[in-house]
Parts: sequence; structure tokens; C-alpha cells
Amino acid sequence: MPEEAPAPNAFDLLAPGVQRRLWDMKWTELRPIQADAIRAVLGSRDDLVLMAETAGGKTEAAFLPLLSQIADEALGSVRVVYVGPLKALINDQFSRIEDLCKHLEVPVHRWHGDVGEAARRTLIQQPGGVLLITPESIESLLVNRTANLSGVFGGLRAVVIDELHAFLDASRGLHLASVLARLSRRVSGDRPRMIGLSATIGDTDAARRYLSPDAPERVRVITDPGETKELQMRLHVYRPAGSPDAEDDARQLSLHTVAADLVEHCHGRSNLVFCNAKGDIELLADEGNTIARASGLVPSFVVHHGSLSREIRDDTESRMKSERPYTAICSSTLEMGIDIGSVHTVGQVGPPWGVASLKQRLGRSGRRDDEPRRLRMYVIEDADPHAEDPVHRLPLRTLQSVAVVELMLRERWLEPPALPEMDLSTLSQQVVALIAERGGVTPAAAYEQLCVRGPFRAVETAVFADLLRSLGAEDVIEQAPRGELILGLEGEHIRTGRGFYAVFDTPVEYRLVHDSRELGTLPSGAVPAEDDHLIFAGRRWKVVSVDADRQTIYVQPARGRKRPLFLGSPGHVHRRIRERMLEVLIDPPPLPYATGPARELIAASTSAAEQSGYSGRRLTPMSDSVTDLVTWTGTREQLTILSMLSAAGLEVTDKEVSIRCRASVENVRSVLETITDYPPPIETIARAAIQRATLHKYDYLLSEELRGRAIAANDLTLDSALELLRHIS
DNA sequence: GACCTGCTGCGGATTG
Repeated sequence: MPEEAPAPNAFDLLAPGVQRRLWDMKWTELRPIQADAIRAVLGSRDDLVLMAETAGGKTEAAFLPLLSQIADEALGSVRVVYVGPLKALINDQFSRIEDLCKHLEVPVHRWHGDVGEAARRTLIQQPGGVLLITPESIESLLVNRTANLSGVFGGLRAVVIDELHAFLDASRGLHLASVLARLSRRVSGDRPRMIGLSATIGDTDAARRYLSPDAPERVRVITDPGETKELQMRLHVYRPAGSPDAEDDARQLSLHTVAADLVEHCHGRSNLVFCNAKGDIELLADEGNTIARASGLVPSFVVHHGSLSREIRDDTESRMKSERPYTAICSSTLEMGIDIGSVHTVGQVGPPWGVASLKQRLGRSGRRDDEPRRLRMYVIEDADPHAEDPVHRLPLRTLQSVAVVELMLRERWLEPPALPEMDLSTLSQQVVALIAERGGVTPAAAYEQLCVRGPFRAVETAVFADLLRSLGAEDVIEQAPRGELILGLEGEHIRTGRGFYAVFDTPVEYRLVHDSRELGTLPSGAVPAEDDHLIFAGRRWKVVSVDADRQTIYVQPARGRKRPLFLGSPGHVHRRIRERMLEVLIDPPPLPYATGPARELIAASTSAAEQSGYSGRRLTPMSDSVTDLVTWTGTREQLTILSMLSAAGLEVTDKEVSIRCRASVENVRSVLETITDYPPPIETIARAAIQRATLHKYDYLLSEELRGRAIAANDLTLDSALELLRHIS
């Protein structure tokens, strides 16, 4: 029997200049994922997914072999494109990769909105090496630098997508796939190799299909098993003891208690505390620092979220990197990417939205080899055992927190990512962009580029033709006499508008200014009045004046305090989480990480739910004319069922884990029987869903029929909704 | 009551 050749030593495969750099940096060994990636890149043409914890060496795993491969390539074209979702991440990675290139003749470029004209000129005039860029900046190159594309990208060998999971379930992922497909037309020679980097992906097949839709089975997934780290965790539950009338006061009181506990738990160390709402971030930081001062401690809470100015976020980031102990109270801005040093404990205030998000956040602690991961969850439970409405008696926040933790720890399950395959808003933007790139394009060529070679494969030719008609009706495009599509008046307007390059929508915002220094922004729908107080950027302010023309709010320091208002819209919860919440409710598992009060609360809820008819999926009468359809299912199923019932003529209200119907039990039961026997056409359900579904950036250009098609494909899930209804007793 | 992300090009005048 022939002996299998031993795997080559990965280090020996690297280019001499790369080896020398590793000697300089005193690396004694390569991590397994790096050795595997080096062998895969230098020994095959396969596309790759590299999965490892944040700071697990993924960047080096991809770039050590890629740099080795291009070390001897002449200038004349960029060889490797690195796509990052954040400018801050690109800046971080730029210095890391430049550092790896110290002994190589490989230039490293970056291009995003904050990169200066000189650096841009260098890339255009002397392209070569590595380019770090955002999806939106690729779009701007395609549209504005068309004449340079072949020169800059003609010899491209590989595309690296960092934080791949961030692109796998949103419009931005489709946008990125589309600009890469448009770019690959400009590459001569072989299709560039695709490499995705990510910490955690619930479904690696989705990642494979994304990187290589034509041959997903040939994408190799390399996972760093990592050592299974010890997790120390605690679930704290807070119960407002206020009167039902004073709900806000009660919540405020609970936040005070959470803040007091945070001071105790966080004092003297560096920590990250994630909140679900930006208003809570500001309030908790203010409260925590006030309590710390009163106890003679150094106030060390700082804030970080997306409405703060870059300057204030930079300040928080550099404090976190410093030797002094700070605790950042933050939103998902600190969930991914930029390195903020070692963190002792991760806090989570309120139930996590999902397992993937909690896992990502948890990865921020226990970075050092000898350190365990530490997680503290703080849940303000506003369920009231005496409430008239049975839904308000259920401890939904506590149940959701427990369900997410149980799914993560015991089932090792994550939400699978799902791209909105019928994203007609993003497709509309791509039609405009493609016309802008080529000057004009025939409908057939547009379909070929966007829906055959590009990511909109679920869009059939008839739907695409409808879309073009819809865009024509809105003056976005028009057809030249020879059949070519060109931009119409509205299309030119969209294309030259400032917001054109991104496919996600941004609400109108007012700037908050003190002493000509910008602190951040507030939504135009929640602008405070003159003399109002607010907490912002961790400090207290009073509004001096509001300039509506300049959309600016001028403030000065003050003593009064008020939670700022940010207008968000509810997110999605996966069906498995709500199902698990029901299981925890009817048969609580041992919860060693929960404090005594948390366990007692759940135990007490079991019998209460039984009595109120919420301990299973069933029809529960509230009165002769009101019936609750208890669903315990995900937001997508919930939307589908709501729309079906409403299309059948019932008056319905979303109650999160149930649907309240203004009708008798018999009436609702007969509607359910009809629906399950003769399900209404999806178009009918989609029409009923239009009012409740999220509106995307370019949806306003679509006919109602197209909008319905998009909702049917992206927002509804008929099969699992019907399956659930068939089991309603 | 619910998070985040991004972003012209060009020509002409002026200055060192």
C-alpha cells in the first residue's frame, strides 16, 4: 500500500520575505488554522471559509499565504482585494497587513470615504499589491472610475471578505456580491479565489453558496476548533416594585439597581456591557458614574454607540485600549471588528436578540489563554403577576434570555443566515448603478449581469421585466430608440444623490453640537425642545437652541438629566428561540447560572401560564368576542399568520407570543380550518402584510405587485406557519 | 421599547 505523503510543513511553503517577518515578530509556531490555510491557498485553487474566534489569527491565516503568492508579482494591478464592513476595521487591518509586508515589495492601499485624494491617486496611477476597501467604495469605483477598472483590477488573484457573517443576511451582502460580480468582468484570466473570514456562522452551506454560487461544494471550510473555554456566567433578574401606573418610574428604579450592581461588578477592571437600546446606554452610564462618585470611586463608565460622533467613539476606544480600567457601555458597535484589548467580563442588559449576537459578544472576553469567559446578564423583568392581560403576566424577557443561553450552551445552535433572495430594492439600485457604469445597457445584458452572473438568481425574467417597467413608470430609467436602457430624470437624481452608494436606508438626523464640537446625532423625529435636558455621550446637557434649517441642536452642560430618545424598530426573533421559551416555561431545566429570584420567577410562571391558557399553542378565550391564538413562534411566522387572519377578515393584534383576534373562539376556529384546508394564495397574504412589513430604501419605486412579491419571498414563511396552525388545539 | 454599516469628480485658479 502506498504511503500517504506527509503534509508539507506550512512554514516552509511561505515566501522568504514572509518567513523573515515571522522570525522578526518572534512567532514560535503557526496556529492550526494558519497552517491549514497556508497549505490550502498554496496547494490548491479552492475557495475558502476560515472560521475562528475574534483575534484567532484569521487575518494572518489568509494573508501569510496570499502575500507569499503575490510577493514576486510586478506592479500593474491590484492582486488581492480585502473587503471590510467598517472603515475602522479597514484602518486596523491596514496597519496589520502593512506590517506583514515589511520585507516584501508589496504595496498596501486602502480606499474608503475618509481616505485622502493623494492615496487615491497613488492607487489609480500605480496599482499593485493589496487593496482594503468597503462594498460602497467598490461601487463608487465601478461608477466613477470606470476607465481605470481594467488597469487597477485586471490581474486580480483573490478577494478576502472579512466578517463574512455580517454580509450573509442583509441587503448589504447582496450588494457586495453584485459589485464583485460586476468587477470580475474587468479581470482577465482566472476567476479570483474567494476567501471568507468569520467567527461564527450558523450554516456554513450558506457561506459556501455565497462565495461560490456555481460550485458551493468545492469551497473548503477550515475551522479552528479552539480550546473549549470555561464559561462563568450569571443571570440577574430585576423586578420593578412600582405601581402599574408609574411604569416608567419603575423601570428607572430598576435601571438604578442595575447601575449599582454594574458599579460593584465592573469596578477596577475593563469590561464591556452591551445594551439593547441607545437610551439605556446613556442612562446607565450616567447613573453608574453618579453612584461611583457618591461611593468615592473613580467614575469609569464610558459610552459607545452609532449615534455618537467619531471623535467620542475614538476616545472611548482608546480608553479601552489603555492600561486604566474602564467599562464601555455599548451597542452592537463594539460587537465586531476593532480590537479593544482584553476584557474581564461581558455584560448584557436585557434579553439578547439572538444566539449569534450573544456568541459574538461573548467572544470579546477571555481573550487571554489563561482567562475564562465571563458573562453577566441583567434582565429587567416588567411582567406583572397581577396584570389583567395574560401576556403581561409572562416573564418574556427572562424566558428569552434563558432560551438564548440554553440554545447556545446545550444545543450549540445558531440562527442560520438567510439572504433576502428577492431583494427588489437593492436590485433597483443595481440597475441604476449598472447603467451609470456602462452608460447604457440592454435589458438582456442587465439581466445577464445582475440575475445570472450576479446574486439575484431568484428573480425570473418576467419579474425583472416588471421591475424595469416599474422603474420606467417612475422616470428612473427610460429606453433609448435602439433598446438600450438609460437613466431618466429620477434615475439621475438617485445616482447623483449623496446616499446612492449604500443600499441601506439612513433616517434624517439632527446634529448635536456643543461649542462647535459635534457630539453625535438624534433622529429628526425625536428632536428635544429648547430648555429640555438630555444625557448624551455620557454627560448631561440642556438644549440652548434648535436650528431646523441646519438640522442642528445646540447644547450646553447642565445638571438635569433625561434619557435621550432614539427611534428604533423591532428586530427579528427566530422561531427556535420562542419555541425554547415555551419549553423553559412549561418544564424549567436546571438553571445553575440563574440567581435565586430568577429561578423562583420562572417556577412561579409555570402554573400561572397553565391557568391563563398560555402553556401551549392553542386558542384561548379572553371574552365572548376576544380570542388569543397562542403561537410561541418567530417574528416571521407571526407576520405570516397575522396577515393570513387579517386577509380572512379578522381584526388582529400582534402580542409577541400570541395573536389577539376580535372574534369568538368558534369563529376563529372555523377561520383556521378554512385556512389550513384551503391556504390563501401567497399574493393575497403578501398584500395583507404590506402595512406591517419593513420598508426598504428603494421599495418606493416598486409597483404594489412587485412589493408583494418581495414580501412573499423575503418576509413570509407559509409552510412553517401552516404547520403551526394545523397543530393548534 | 429594539442595533449597525456607507459616501463624487473635475477643472481652473492660486501658491510655494
